[in-house]
Amino acid sequence: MARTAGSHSDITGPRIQRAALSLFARQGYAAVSMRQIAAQVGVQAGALYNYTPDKQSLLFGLMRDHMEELLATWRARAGSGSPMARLEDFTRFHIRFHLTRPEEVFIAYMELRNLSPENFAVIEGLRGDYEDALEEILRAGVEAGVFDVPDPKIATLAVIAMLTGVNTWYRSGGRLSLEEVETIYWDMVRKAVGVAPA
Amino acid sequence: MARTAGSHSDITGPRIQRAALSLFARQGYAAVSMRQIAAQVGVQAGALYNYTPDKQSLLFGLMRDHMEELLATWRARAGSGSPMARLEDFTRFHIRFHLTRPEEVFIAYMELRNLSPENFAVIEGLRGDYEDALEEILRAGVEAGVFDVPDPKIATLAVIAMLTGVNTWYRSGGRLSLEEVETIYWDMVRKAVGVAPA
DNA sequence: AGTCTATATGAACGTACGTTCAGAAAAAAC
DNA sequence: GTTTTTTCTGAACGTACGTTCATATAGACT
Repeated sequence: MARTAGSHSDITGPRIQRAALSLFARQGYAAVSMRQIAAQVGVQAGALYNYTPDKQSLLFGLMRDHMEELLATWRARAGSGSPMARLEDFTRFHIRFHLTRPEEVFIAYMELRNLSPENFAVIEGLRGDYEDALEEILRAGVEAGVFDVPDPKIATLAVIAMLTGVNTWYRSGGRLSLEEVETIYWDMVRKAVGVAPA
Repeated sequence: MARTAGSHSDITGPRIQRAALSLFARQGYAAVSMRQIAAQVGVQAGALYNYTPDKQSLLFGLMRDHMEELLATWRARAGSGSPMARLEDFTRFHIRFHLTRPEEVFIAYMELRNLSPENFAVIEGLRGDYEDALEEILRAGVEAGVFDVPDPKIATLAVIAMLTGVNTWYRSGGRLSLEEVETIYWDMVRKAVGVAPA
């Protein structure tokens, strides 16, 4: 029986997901056709509709799965140490998670405007949940007197923007290891939100 | 005489440029048709080709003009004070310039992959020139002992990513003025690249 | 008024799109 | 080995795309 149910819990064939992922990342959602995705899987275009109701659900599924895995992985890892230790852990986690999934990250940032309004709201909600995790750490650090940020919400967005920026230049096999990149960025984050030097 | 020459110095009608700018920013290059742009100008699609050789040149012209204005404006403003003063000036300039041109900035970041290889190289070159301006400031500060960054190139990219991130959340008329935003980010930049507190 | 030049129209060209569906093929169940 | 279920093909539908061009319009110059 062909699958035609609502989009939220659809299971799309993994090979189709992977094909869509790499094509959307390389060419952009609007520039990729269902026939291209089908060709990459080795099938005719019509066959895709046994696994996904439409092209939009394919995009939404990729983004939702990525954001949910990001959140679940962080929540499973987040500890209850000092704000400083939790911030370091968040920083290293964020860089490592994002650098190991460059295609998913690229799509999650670039294709937001190609989501339907309802799907957009879902992804934005998940993104907000993730931002809240960092904001809570910063607020705890301010309360404890170890961080000095005038506006934790803005500092959250600034830190995340800085960290996610790694994806625009890092190439594995380059002159810096993942560990070194983590440490360089952690130095900057620590100083940026820490109590002022002078 | 219709304009059909090479793309570099074409002058595209300003009304067409503005229409393309707002449509590309809102829907993305691939999702906007020449007929939509023409409709926004109040003309039939064929008339656009009196002003631009093709759709690609329209995109490239927008991005090139934006990057060249960014560079020219900075170069006209950049002073020769202390590294700290120059960094503060760069920070405030970058935020102000980008926040007052949200559509151009959005396109310049999101539509890179829709440029032809030759056009992409041009835009990347201009972006590199701009990054070099900040990197030079950081290197001067390291040499003077007022900045502490292990890798000026990476610090450059990190700072620019952080600053450009403002565009994702700032809305004029919100609770923070442009001046306040500048100051908050300058605090973080100054601390992030400054000599360590402890 | 008449000529020339710049700009616009509107139809057309060939191609590609997302999606549907009857029927063929293949796999699973018995 | 036959039936039943699942999956795929291949053609088709209607629509839209970027671009071209013969023709019409309108303004500028003499």
